[in-house]
Amino acid sequence: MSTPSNAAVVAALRQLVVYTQLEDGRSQSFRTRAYEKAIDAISARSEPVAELSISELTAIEGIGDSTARKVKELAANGSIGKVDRLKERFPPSMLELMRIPGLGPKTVLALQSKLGVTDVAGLEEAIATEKLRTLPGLGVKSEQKIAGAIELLGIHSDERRTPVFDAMLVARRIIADLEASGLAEQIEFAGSLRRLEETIGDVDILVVSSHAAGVIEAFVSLPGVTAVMGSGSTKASVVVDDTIQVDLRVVDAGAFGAALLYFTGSKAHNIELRQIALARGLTLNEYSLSDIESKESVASVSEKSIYHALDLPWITPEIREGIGEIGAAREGLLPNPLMESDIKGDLHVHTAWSGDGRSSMTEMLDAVAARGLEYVVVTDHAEDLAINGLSRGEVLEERAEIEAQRLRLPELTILHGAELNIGPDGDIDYDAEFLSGFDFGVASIHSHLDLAQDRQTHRLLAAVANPAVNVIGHPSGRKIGRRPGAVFDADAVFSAAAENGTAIEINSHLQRLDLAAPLIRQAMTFNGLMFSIATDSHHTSELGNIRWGVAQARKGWVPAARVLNCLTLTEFSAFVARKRRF
DNA sequence: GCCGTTTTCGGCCCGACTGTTTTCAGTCG
Repeated sequence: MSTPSNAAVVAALRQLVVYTQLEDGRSQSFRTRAYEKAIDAISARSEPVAELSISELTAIEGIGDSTARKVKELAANGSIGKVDRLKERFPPSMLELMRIPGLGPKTVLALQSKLGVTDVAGLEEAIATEKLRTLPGLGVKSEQKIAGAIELLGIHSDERRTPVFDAMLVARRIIADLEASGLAEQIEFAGSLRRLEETIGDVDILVVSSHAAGVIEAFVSLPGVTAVMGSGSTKASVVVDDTIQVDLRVVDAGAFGAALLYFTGSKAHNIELRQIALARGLTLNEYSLSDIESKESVASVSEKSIYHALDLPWITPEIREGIGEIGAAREGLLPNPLMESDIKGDLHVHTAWSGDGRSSMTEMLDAVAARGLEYVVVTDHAEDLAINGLSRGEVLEERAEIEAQRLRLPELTILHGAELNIGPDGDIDYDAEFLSGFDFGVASIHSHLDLAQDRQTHRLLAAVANPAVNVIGHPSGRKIGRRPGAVFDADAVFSAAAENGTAIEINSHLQRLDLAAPLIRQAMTFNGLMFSIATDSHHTSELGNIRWGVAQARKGWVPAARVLNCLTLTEFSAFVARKRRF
């Protein structure tokens, strides 16, 4: 039997959580919380955890002996015994019932025991025959609400999480519309979006305003709102475009930091902070950090003030996963958060010379200069990409234009590079002599993403060793929620990259965010391995995507010292020169 | 089920909204 992937382990543990909620008859038992913590811990790792030994597993924070054995059980038998046993008591269709918003373990158990209902069809029948309202605590309104929720089934389930790119579009649209209302003093997105998770359940938006009622009213009637799930005096939930839930919370300016912290999560991170607060006689909620005895507020205005009051440095949202970042912060092991202002150059930029480039060279370089960057590499596609790539003749013409641009923009150092295509066997465009004419090379895979792992690894290793290649661009080729990336032996590729002086790209586009964060953390363990945080812009409007690449690097705990384009021009040039020996 | 700068046993975060309750249970985040 092949080793279950981490995704498979996580899926099995998620099932275990829901079955255990049914067994316990409540959604928050200490057991289910422990399972959820283990899920978070496994999700953040890149190596297949099913291959680890029991002792290696229990060394991971959040995984104890019991969960470790369940993981090994899954690897050996293909299933977890406890889940198999619970399936006898609770048919799998009850899991589907648990996914319906508004139905929790208590209600689902009552459905089974009082009405014999264990699936969605039975529930619909019970609603149609007005039997649901006979259950204690449920009435006509509950019946209607659940009937409506069944229609929305799928929207809130794990299977229907939204890729971060799409969720960000919705968030920015809602924020712009709310800004136009003029009632908000400040608006921020929070939740998993602010933590830059790859997929988003609900979009969370935080508004500072002294006119909460007006903001809520404006929010629930925004264009695109197709359902209102709930609406109170300070919070409301709606469904936008029939596809994604957006939660809004309105707070006073004085509580902004506490609210942002609370609303950003993760839940596990917040629980840990609250435990630390309690140990100091303090209590933390979404309004403030305050003294338990005197009730006096200690900190609330900014996140930073709250962390400081708990003797912690400000922890960047992207790593608030409750998987050890607080302990690391306490021991001073967290890197200083990488900031956009640390970026000195963009090493992967296209112009109209590429078939898919949509801004002219002049427009692109002006935009780069306007962003205050010191250097840039123009990396148009190369000849192997038939439609978008440049022929040798065009490369030479482009080089001449770059010469002219250098005279026009003396403050900006412009390198002539190329985005080379890594073929299925690891070969790249042109020949060694022609390649030596470039100042810089990014090599990326654009096709054959489904090769077997050993071929994929061989392919990348060949590119890593090529003297014309300074960076491996979007290393997996994935598009979040649209296509999985190539699977390769990451240890082998990172080790070779560190040895050869080939940097690994962190692609800033929200559809890519490639490398994935767990792989970045894995790559961080290879001394000397450098990252390139690049936008891969095809239009000037995409240069701003660098903020997402920087955030992705933070998610991987990358310090500025490990980022090639955070180096000074002199250091950067030296790093490049060491590799380009033909 | 997990974990240890009070603990190998005994703790384990906090509040809003809803619907059904006349004071609260269930759900959600």
